[in-house]
Amino acid sequence: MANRSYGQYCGLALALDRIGDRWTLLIVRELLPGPARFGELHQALPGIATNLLSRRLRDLEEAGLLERTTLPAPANVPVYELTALGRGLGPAVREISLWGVRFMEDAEFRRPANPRSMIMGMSVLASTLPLEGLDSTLHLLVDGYDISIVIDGEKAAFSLGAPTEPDALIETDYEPLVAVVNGRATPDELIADGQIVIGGDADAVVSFFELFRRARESMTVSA
Amino acid sequence: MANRSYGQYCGLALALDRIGDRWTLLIVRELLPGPARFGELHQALPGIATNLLSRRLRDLEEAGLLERTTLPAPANVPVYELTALGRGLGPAVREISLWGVRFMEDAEFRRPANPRSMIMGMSVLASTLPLEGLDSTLHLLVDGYDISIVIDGEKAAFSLGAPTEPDALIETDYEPLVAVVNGRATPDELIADGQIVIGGDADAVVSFFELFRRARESMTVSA
DNA sequence: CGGGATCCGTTACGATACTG
DNA sequence: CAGTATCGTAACGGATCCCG
Repeated sequence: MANRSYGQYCGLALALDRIGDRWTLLIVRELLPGPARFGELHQALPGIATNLLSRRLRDLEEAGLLERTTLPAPANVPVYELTALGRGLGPAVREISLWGVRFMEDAEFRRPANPRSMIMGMSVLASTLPLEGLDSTLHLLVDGYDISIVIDGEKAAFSLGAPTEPDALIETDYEPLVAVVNGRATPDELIADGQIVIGGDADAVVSFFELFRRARESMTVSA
Repeated sequence: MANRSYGQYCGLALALDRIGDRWTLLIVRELLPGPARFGELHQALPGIATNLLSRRLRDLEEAGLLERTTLPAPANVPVYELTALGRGLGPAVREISLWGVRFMEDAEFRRPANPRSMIMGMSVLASTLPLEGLDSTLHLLVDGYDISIVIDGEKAAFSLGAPTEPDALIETDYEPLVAVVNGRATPDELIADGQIVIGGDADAVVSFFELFRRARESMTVSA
């Protein structure tokens, strides 16, 4: 389809001529937080064939959405990095994701392919609402991956890696976390039976779960 | 692909499982302004095969994005209409289009498939900027299609059909209009050689072209 | 005539194997 | 590790035919 254009003089059609192929937008998603290597992309995209991945990367490079560069020494490894044009897809990816998160509830459970997609999912949810009254720095440890969450009363920032001075630590696995985020389980019951282990400031922990309770609330209204 | 799921627990992937197929999002675009018949869709989508269109419509119906209904008497014709879930794609379609309009400049010229896509393109462009100081109601007659544009100092509203009390009339064809919107030609020169014919309040006409000049300006900055 | 369904050649995708 | 090559399968595209 990369070569199979819709031939329509329309912003949407011209965009889809470039990003409408299967896998393409997921590749962009993986690259949005920063450059990645071929192997990382292959691992993050469940079951994409290597030939297809390399073809998509070449198409995206020709379309000017990404560049194949080499990390500075001593790394010296080839990576794929979005150009300004590619990064410009951020808002579009966000809106599509926001529309899509409502299906997570009904989806037969699957674990996120990687912590990045988990971060993106939570960010997208959190970005929909004001966060007055919530203020804390959290260390989320999901299935061994460190995630840092900084809520500053206005917005919540999610990133890979452990925060320096967390108010609280939340240690759990994908499944219970997703259940809570979706509202299929309450934090209290999962904490009680040990599926979620918390430490540090109890109020900070509460504010984390409160965030997603609000997000769900605002979604059911607008949907 | 409708059945070929990415299997990723991620908002973007779940969304693309539903709208990632070829043609699907263009069908949604056509239905966003209102219900349409099978034949209208077939005509609006350049060269989609009828079997593919009917399959997409069935998939979209099963996914709950649209409904097949019958217009009230005396029309009594079957139409396809977006559900609330389908209309929820509006912001996503808008963001993708906004990313895509930048390619209209370089695209080898093609005429819009239909006035609706032209309206969407102009709406998307106009929605990016504040419109202080611009205030007018315009009757745009493009290639025989009536388009109404109401600019109220805050936003510009585009719709099919002629306005009741236009301040001005702009009569032209797709090509010169697109050239002006893209900045490849100035309104003055096209008015001078008769490719654009104007009538009514000259200030209102100027405000229309000024709108797109501002839109282009804001795009080159943010891009 | 509008609204599809059927058939068939072509293209894209997916899995595995293989190479620099 | 980072891809390329090969090949079977599924989806797409165009035309034609069917049915109310």
